[in-house]
Amino acid sequence: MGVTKKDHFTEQQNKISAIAKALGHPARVAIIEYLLRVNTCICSDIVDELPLAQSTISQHLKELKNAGLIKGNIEGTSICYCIDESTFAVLKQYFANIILSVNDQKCC
Amino acid sequence: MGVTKKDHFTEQQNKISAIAKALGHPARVAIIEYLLRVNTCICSDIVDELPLAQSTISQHLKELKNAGLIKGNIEGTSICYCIDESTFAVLKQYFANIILSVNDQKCC
DNA sequence: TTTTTATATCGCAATATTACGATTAATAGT
DNA sequence: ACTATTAATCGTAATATTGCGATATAAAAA
Repeated sequence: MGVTKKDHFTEQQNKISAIAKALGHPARVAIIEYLLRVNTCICSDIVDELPLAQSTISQHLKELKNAGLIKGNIEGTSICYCIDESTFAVLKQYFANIILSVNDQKCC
Repeated sequence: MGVTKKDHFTEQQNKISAIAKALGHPARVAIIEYLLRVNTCICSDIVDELPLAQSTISQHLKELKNAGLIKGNIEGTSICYCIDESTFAVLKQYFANIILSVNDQKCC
């Protein structure tokens, strides 16, 4: 039915999957990597960087922002985007914990 | 158009986004967490654990397996699934690198 | 005030995802 | 051989995502 039964899962499961989903598209990963490379905050010369229309980039930015992966600050007529480190820290911690709790011996 | 322009992105960007996409659903995150909890390998008492039909769970397992997040071994009539640590290690490393390269000072 | 410039949003078409029941396939037990 | 049991696959309906062009909005520049 294409509709996810979110209410059956824990808040953390929904949160993690929402963040992961936002990274579940190569264009959005490319945007993140571009933001990392240019270091300082950017508006949308991302449009010049990626082979996608302005409206498409804008949508991707919206999803990244909703997931908390980037921040956006209005600066005159443009908007300055940058990485929101804290959300990436959540992910890093989550996967670090997974690796810690995996028991190699008890695998098939 | 709902079709992703994969050829415009790097192999790593496609790889990371594919793994993230597989984790972009709460049911699949729940499956991973269940596998972690029971430690030893499982077939599908996951069906008893989650409020989803057997065919739906099977699909989710397939996607997790395709992304390399879990491994499956045939054991008689059932299949034993377990976490594939190496792929989680890739993610952990990727996010650790992101955090290392973020420059807090140069943010908006 | 008019014109740029930068972004967001709307509406649409194509495709993908999610979920289920029904069916199939394959092994184990009787 | 027959019957469970386990899990994958098929068909399908409902919904979501992706992407674009066109339009809207809002601030800066002329």
